[in-house]
Amino acid sequence: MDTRQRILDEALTLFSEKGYANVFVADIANRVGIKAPSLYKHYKNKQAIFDAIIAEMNKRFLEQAGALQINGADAAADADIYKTISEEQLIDLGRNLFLYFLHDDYTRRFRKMLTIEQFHDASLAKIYQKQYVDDPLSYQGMLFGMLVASGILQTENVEIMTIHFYAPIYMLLVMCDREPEREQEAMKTLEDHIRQFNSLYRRDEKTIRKNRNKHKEQ
Amino acid sequence: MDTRQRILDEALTLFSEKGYANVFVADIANRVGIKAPSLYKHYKNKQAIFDAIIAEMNKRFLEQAGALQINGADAAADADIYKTISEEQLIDLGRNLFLYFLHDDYTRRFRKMLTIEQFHDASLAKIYQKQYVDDPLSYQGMLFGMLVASGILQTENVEIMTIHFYAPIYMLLVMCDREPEREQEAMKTLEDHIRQFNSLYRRDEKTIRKNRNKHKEQ
DNA sequence: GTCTATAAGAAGATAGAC
DNA sequence: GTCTATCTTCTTATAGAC
Repeated sequence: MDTRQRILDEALTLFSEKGYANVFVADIANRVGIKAPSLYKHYKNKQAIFDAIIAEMNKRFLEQAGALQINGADAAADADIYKTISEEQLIDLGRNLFLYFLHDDYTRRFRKMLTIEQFHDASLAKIYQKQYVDDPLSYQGMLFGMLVASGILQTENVEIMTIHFYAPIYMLLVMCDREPEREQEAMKTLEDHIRQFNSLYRRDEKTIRKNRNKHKEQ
Repeated sequence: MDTRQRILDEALTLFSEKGYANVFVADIANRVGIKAPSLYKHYKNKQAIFDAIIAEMNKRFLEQAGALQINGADAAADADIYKTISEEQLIDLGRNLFLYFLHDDYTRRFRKMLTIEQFHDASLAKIYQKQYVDDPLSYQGMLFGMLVASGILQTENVEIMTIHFYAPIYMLLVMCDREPEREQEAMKTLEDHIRQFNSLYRRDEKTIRKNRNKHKEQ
């Protein structure tokens, strides 16, 4: 990785742990293995480093959104995939979403940085909200819309159903950001949550409830 | 209010908006109406102001927890109150919880400050998690336990049911912290969420579903 | 308890050699 | 592109008069 990129990487790590104001240019330079003045050959000042991180993340998010939309556009194919989704597949869906957000290094550091800096300016709050709340709800909502349309799930309000699926995942995620030692507990709760979600929203409730115990054999 | 207390109050306001490191002792003094050096007659240094805020909040939380426990101890009386809880009363319950957390000035500023400072040290993360996640879940869980016991609500897992009730409220709360202009949208979503929660967990689902539309006449 | 003056030190940023 | 030396500014905190 070139120096310019390494500066962003080390800065993001530090910003996500201590916040912008508590990170000194010398700290960043130190981790990169250069002296502070050298860093100014790569970026005009400290703020420019922060801005570059935001810019790079916006770029990554756009790529990601693009990828999601390609899936979403081919609704017929997606509907086929999810037409027979089982409880275990639903759990996998939630677990993958959770673990990706929690363990993807860039996503995790970026979310923590935004958590700390979100009140510093409204544009940062908007980025946080879009990336970790609005967009996941929108994507999951599209998915659940298909599941309702194909008769797997049943609800009068897909939007609320999606919140019932995602809000617990979000709450467990930010819990693990602040208390990483509770990740195992979170995984257990996550699984229980999705089983109960499935039981509440499956079309044929009686059958599902009867099946639930025999599904779980771990 | 005496100067010592006013310093804490203005400091909390500033810390909750800009974070500890971006607030200067002179800013706090300025808002109190004194000069920075005078402030050192009241507190040893800047950190002591922060610590005093945490200490005062811990005191308030203990009082609050005490009050809750008094209610919780008299389970018979509480059970009577909630034995006939209607959908509208459940909505009130959620709305009150939400609005108290969102609008109570001290609670709101303190939560925002902890949001910003939570990664700075593990004890702050623990306070946040206890106050805004674990304790509400524990209190609501106790309540829902009674509702299940008295046959109003139905579930195999009260803990998950409680998360299904509270996690959306939490998610909407932190959304309003960062985007206050979305409060009305949040209130609408909150109400829809609780109606659907009620419909999912009420014992006699068929009756509830039929009643749901006529309840709503606004 | 409040002030003015000021010390002490930290941190961002630049100059200029290599 | 990296370094050392240095400037400048900002911020905490103290000294000592009133």
